[in-house]
Amino acid sequence: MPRATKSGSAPVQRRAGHGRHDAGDDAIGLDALAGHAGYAVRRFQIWIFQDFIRTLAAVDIRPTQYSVMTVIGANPGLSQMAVAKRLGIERARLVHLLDSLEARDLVNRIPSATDRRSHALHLTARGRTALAQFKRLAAEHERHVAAKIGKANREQLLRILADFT
Amino acid sequence: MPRATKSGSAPVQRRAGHGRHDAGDDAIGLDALAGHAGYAVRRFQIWIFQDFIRTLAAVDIRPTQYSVMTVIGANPGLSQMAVAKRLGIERARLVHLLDSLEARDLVNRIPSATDRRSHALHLTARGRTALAQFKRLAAEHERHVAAKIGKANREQLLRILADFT
DNA sequence: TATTGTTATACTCTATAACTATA
DNA sequence: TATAGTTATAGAGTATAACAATA
Repeated sequence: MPRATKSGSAPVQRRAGHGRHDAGDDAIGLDALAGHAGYAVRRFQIWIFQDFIRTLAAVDIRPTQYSVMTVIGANPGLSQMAVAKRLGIERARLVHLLDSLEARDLVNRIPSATDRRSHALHLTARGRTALAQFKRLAAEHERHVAAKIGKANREQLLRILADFT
Repeated sequence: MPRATKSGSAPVQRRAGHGRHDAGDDAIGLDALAGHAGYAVRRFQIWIFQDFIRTLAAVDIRPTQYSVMTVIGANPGLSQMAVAKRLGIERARLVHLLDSLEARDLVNRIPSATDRRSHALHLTARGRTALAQFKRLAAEHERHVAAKIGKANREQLLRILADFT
């Protein structure tokens, strides 16, 4: 049978499947979408986050939680505002993120000595030990990225996007 | 030199501000985060989407809506499942996306002739005209991206991430 | 007056599960 | 029994606004 792929007009460019999507998807053209960096970047970002979440599933840490703990670990005593601004997180959202990290005894909110409105953020002893493990797992995830797009391409990507960090 | 990063010590590397973040942020080190492609990709993706939304604000079209209309326009008659799979959107979510596009008379759900469970998706006449305009605005957005990271870098990026489209 | 942390609301998006009508 | 579309729910993430305590 002719395999009318559902539409009247025949789809073109039947490439050999790479297994990226389900069989048959290769026949569906992206048109203008193929020329948009944002589309590729979005799909890539989703892949990266899914791999990160999978790789750190055993320790139940998501990308945002990891970024918050890493920045606090490297800059102990920061205020919530400072962390929120540095990472581009809404300060309202950071409240809940810190609530959950504090409930797990990974982070401490200590009253600031100089400004009674603000909290100085620190990792707990447990948080420091845990973060070391998270970093090892995150490095493993990063090797997955390199394996996926190639080592040189990954480094090229980091250079191109250095201004966004 | 020892340069203890990581903890206990004062943040270093006071670079001249680029205006990327608020003044002072440059003093806050990212530590391991700087080596993670996912972090840079995420920040970049957020920037891109914000610029896209801003550039197409006059026509009230968001990135996902644009991707759906573009794929339907290039492949008229596709089923909802086919569109969802191709773009990596949950089919449950696509229902609402199409509801809003149909309410704006941009897209039509036509009962499939061969399978009474499925709908054949088409742009309306109004949708085709509108999409042409959306594409012109999206091209303008794409020039913003090129201006932001450089023309050559944007093309390099598209090559590196071609497998994710 | 402005800022820090907080609470609250709304909307987008991801991830599921379950239901219906078909196949 | 499997699939297409739909409905519903839960959680992450984004974007706001407003409030209390403090500067």
